Amino acid sequence: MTLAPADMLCFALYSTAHAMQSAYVPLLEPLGLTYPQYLVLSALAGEDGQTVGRIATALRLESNTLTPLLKRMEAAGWLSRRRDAADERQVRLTLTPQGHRLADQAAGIPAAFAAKTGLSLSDIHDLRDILIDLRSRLKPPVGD
Amino acid sequence: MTLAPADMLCFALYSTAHAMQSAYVPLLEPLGLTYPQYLVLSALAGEDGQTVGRIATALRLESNTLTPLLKRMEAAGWLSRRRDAADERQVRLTLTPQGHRLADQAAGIPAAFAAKTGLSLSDIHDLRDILIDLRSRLKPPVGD
DNA sequence: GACGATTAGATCGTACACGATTTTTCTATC
DNA sequence: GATAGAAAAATCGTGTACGATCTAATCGTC
Repeated sequence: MTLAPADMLCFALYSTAHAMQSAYVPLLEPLGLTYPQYLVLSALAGEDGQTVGRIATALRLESNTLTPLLKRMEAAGWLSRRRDAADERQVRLTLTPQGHRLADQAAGIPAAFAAKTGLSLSDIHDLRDILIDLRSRLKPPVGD
Repeated sequence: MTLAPADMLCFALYSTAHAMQSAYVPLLEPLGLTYPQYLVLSALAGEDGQTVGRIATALRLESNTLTPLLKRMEAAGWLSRRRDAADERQVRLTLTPQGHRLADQAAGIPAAFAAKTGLSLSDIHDLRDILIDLRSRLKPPVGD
């Protein structure tokens, strides 16, 4: 007998991830950011000047996803993409002043999202850690 | 201070959903299915002859996502798309014999996936229910 | 039974996501 | 210091996702 999507863990994960992105739209739209762009911005706010590859490892994305996304963020004036002088294969990403300001504005978003869930901080952390555990079972991190 | 993606619940959800889809590839590729196509197939295996709108509600997708996906599945010979005689606005989806055979082959996939996670059945159900709870907090189901 | 409002899908445009391949640069070893 | 192999991004093609809009069919009300 075929299991219905409604009963599948995978579908719960898939549909909840969509619901999460959808819940982020009203938080990100005023800033002009998409959800993956918000992740890149947050990663660079924590450590500026990272390479594309380092961001790719952190966000578990490929260069073929990031390159066009980063070009859009560069076109929006939030970051610069420059080849590393010491190793010209690498591209370093640096936030512009506007990018830093945007990151400051975005800093309150996780709290706003947490409020939307109606969950306690400890429930949020527990769920996060359960998901990270499942993720590591499915796809162990590469470099990093 | 900006929270790093690695510490965010939303990123745990986002990246674990990607890891899940990636873990499904070796299970689905031999059948020629993508992950959302697998969901449609499973939904129709449980109840054949559903409308596009009913599948959309069940999978929480929009018609603009489903229409091209369903056309690809029709082109692959797995289902037929026919206007309902009683209400020509609706399109009914019916599995072909090949579609039924494919669904039979796909019926073992959830168990194979569960094995990949290394989690117990009860852990899987618990996590599924936690995710469904979060999903309903973020985006209550519409029709259904 | 006409006609405005609603509903169901489809179409269009934009933005991910990723497999496969390509280009450029660097490194290792001779 | 030439060169094979490795590494980092970029490019290309396909398949989701979804907001906005469009079209065709049905429903509600008079």
